[in-house]
Amino acid sequence: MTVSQDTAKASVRGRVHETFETYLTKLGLRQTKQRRIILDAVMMLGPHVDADAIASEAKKMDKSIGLATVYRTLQLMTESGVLTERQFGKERARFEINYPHQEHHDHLICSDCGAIFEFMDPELERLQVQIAQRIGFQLRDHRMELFGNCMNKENCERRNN
Amino acid sequence: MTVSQDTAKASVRGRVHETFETYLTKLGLRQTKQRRIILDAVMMLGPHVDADAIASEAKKMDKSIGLATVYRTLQLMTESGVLTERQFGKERARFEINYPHQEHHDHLICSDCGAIFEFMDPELERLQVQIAQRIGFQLRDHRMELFGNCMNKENCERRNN
DNA sequence: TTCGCTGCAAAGGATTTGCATTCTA
DNA sequence: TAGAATGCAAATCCTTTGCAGCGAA
Repeated sequence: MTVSQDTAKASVRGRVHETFETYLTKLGLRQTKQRRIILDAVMMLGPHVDADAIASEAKKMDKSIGLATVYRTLQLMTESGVLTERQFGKERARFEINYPHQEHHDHLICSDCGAIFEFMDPELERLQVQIAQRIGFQLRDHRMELFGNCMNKENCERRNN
Repeated sequence: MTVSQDTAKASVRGRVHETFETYLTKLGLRQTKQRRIILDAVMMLGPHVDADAIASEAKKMDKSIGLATVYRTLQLMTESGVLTERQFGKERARFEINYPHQEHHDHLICSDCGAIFEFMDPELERLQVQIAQRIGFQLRDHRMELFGNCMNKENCERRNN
């Protein structure tokens, strides 16, 4: 990765922090070391991580951070819009950052290795609006999950053991 | 409802029982009063009911039926294919009968009143296969949920209090 | 008569909450 | 300095499991 790519990434992350901090200020809430660390942890880990993994990552920066704080903070960040909480079946909740200008997307989940792929399909977006209209529904949000087997055998085997 | 409609319904229900009993026999498992009652309870209640509601309904026929038996039985029925288990967000699991010849369907959920509507869209079915192929995924199953507000204000208000 | 099935109570896992203490604004 | 935020432990909620007795085949 080049220096300019690093810089770009850092500035995007900065913008996520800003968004969250603006939200906190607007509500008279406080910025804390824990909140900054937890947000960094989520960005570090990438999409579809659960509270436990985030807590472990956060503890690397500050061992004293508790799981309850992580849960409370993730909820707050979800309310602020910087995070999206996802529920895949009965699994524990997973979280992902809403980076600025990022489009809505859905997921494919491999039944073998648990790998999660993201996809975005404009026709699908259009179709769901159409379906909602047909039924007399004012659409707010949607979720689509495809389950199957990814073709990446190597990847599947690596993850399975 | 006419007599012939009643009769038709009763015979469809009988077929669901048969399917389940065949499954039990094949695995060397036993037919019990509790299992018959629980299956009747689910059919009585209609789609999208949770274990608690099913247990209450079952207790009307036999007060001694325990929640653990209901959970164990619902799991068995799901494995047999006569039931489908659904997970809407973080809610408790819901169950619905797979009546013979019934097609796959998806759901719209009203954010105001919690009402759940079913829909089936052939174009959607086609589209998801196409998306899976594009990504190199062998599709096994899918789930789509639309969230929004139903236009049935009266219904919403009735349910909300 | 054999096991599978049951009800009960206890255990489980993920998430939330109460509370005394700490820290931000 | 007020009151929001934290860490810890205890509490919740839904679901599963262990076990001794019961019942279907």
